[in-house]
Amino acid sequence: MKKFLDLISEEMMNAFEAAGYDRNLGKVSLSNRPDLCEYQCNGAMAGAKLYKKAPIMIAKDVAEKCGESKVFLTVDAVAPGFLNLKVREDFTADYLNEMRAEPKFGFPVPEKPDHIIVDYGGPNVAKPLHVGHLRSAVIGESIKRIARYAGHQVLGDIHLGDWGLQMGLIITELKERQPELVYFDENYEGEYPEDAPFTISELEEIYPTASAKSKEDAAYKERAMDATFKLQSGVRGYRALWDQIMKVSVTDLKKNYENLNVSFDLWKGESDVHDLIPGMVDYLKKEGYAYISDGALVVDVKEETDTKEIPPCMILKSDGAALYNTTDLATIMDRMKTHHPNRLIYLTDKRQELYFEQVFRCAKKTKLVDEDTELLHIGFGTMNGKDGKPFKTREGGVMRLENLIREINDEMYRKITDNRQVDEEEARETAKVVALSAIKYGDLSNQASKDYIFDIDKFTSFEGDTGPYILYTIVRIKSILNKIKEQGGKENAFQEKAAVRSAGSEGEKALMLELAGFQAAMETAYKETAPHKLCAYIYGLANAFNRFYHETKIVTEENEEKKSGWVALLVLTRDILETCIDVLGFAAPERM
RNA sequence: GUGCGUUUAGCUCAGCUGGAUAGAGCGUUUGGCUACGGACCAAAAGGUCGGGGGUUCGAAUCCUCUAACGCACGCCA
Repeated sequence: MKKFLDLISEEMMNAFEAAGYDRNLGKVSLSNRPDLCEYQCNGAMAGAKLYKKAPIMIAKDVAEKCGESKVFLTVDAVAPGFLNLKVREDFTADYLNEMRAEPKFGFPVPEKPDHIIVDYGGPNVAKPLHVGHLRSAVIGESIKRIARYAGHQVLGDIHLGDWGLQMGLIITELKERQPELVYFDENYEGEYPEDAPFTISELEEIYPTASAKSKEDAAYKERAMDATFKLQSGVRGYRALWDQIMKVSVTDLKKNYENLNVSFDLWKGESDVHDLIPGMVDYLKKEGYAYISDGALVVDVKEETDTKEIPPCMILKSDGAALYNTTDLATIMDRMKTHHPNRLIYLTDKRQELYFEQVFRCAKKTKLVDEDTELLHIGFGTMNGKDGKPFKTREGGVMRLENLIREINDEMYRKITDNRQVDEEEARETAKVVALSAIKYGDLSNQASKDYIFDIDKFTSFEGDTGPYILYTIVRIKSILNKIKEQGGKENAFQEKAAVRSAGSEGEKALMLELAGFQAAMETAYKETAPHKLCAYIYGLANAFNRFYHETKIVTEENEEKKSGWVALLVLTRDILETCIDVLGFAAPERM
């Protein structure tokens, strides 16, 4: 299905052509003077120079050609040369009915779907998730879902940090505490136990302890590095113990991400490409891309157009060890081989921008990816507290994600149960759902690249531009529809035959035009990887609905035809809102 | 030092890639409750778009200079 705005533009372009002007001038945009018109076309002013003619004259010529339009109700040429447009109400109603009949409301299926991998999340094994992991998960999940909705093939990869010194530290500390474990017995040849010798909470405590010890005790650090080496060289007991650490940690991570309504298709990590690194390094050397500089193996990634010095991309440290670049490049190589994506999207803190620029250039230059593979880094800003400084606990420490979520759940529970009687269990469940909308909408409604202030009071508010307000609107629609359903009898019958009718009020018309803009909003969100634009769209839609709701008594309407038309409109509004919040990564309850 | 980013109403943010009177929310003020859910709606006040210069019929948007803040600049990730 074509976009609503495109249909209108086409009509206007035809008018330009009919009046003897370039049809490309006929592009229509949303009005920025809603008091005057719904849509506008500024082509007459752009054409003034071209035709050496006063813009108002051109506008008048064009307006004349719109006389008997199936699209426009009015076309006014006004000084200095604007074309102010109002759309016929039956045209809009027909469009909405078509949307209702089509899958995905008529959102077109791409001719050649992109094959995308989104790399987000990026937690470290055996370390708890903290607030710093929130944005990557929330934005990444949404970008993945938007792309999927737009008809593309998308895989989400968590890209675990599961291979470095941290693992050696944990193993060392475990050995310190439980030297008798069979994992440390070099002569042991039997099966290793099925159950892990630690719980997730122990694991989370072990890492910081070990990390602190290694900073003070050189011998301890030595042992940790040795353990890392043994693990990476495949010592059996160490590998088995690593498997246990992974198992316990990943189980816990899955649970935590599930609470965020975030899921990954691939649980790959740094360890997965360990064996690929030597081959890749050989390749880079053999092809002459990599050379030794200051003892380290690097690939130059400078380009002539650079306005600043871009340092080379480092492949191996001077001690021969791999580093982040190495695993990232190997991962790219691996992904190309296994999944053949034409688009790779990375979500990390924006401070890594230069780093990714280097890696991407290196991957292209060394032909680890095809020329037409798009490598995209989306760098997001910091989540700050109300004081404008990075978000911390009251004590000034790093806040665990779990605690943050619990805090917001509790706050939401308090609001829901305030001054009313509700079933405890249901209220808890509802609080969770609404709290998630608060967190996610609060994040996603801001531009990803900017820092933003995480203001619990603001986000959990049911008023204004918030997640709960959107949910409230949806729940309200559901409530009305249920009520009509309960009325039963013949009224249910006409629901099925219901069709959106021409608008009977300004508010209804505004709602209908908002609905007609769905496709454009979703498309923009995909093309610009900009979830915040989808947020802006549903906020506008929710506002339009609430205005309409307020001026229209639906349930008690006697005219059945009118009522059925409204039911159709309500169903469409609900479905579009729910579709949008679903791609944003949250959901609405039945009641709240 | 070099490069990148940010600067819009008291606060938090939009601004459809050059158009009309720069928009929302919160907060403030005012009006609307026998709830199709008032967790809402309607309205008012509030801005020389960091500053200077330029391009243009027309600039928050493009160019240039400048200020403040933030970030990044080979063996961390």
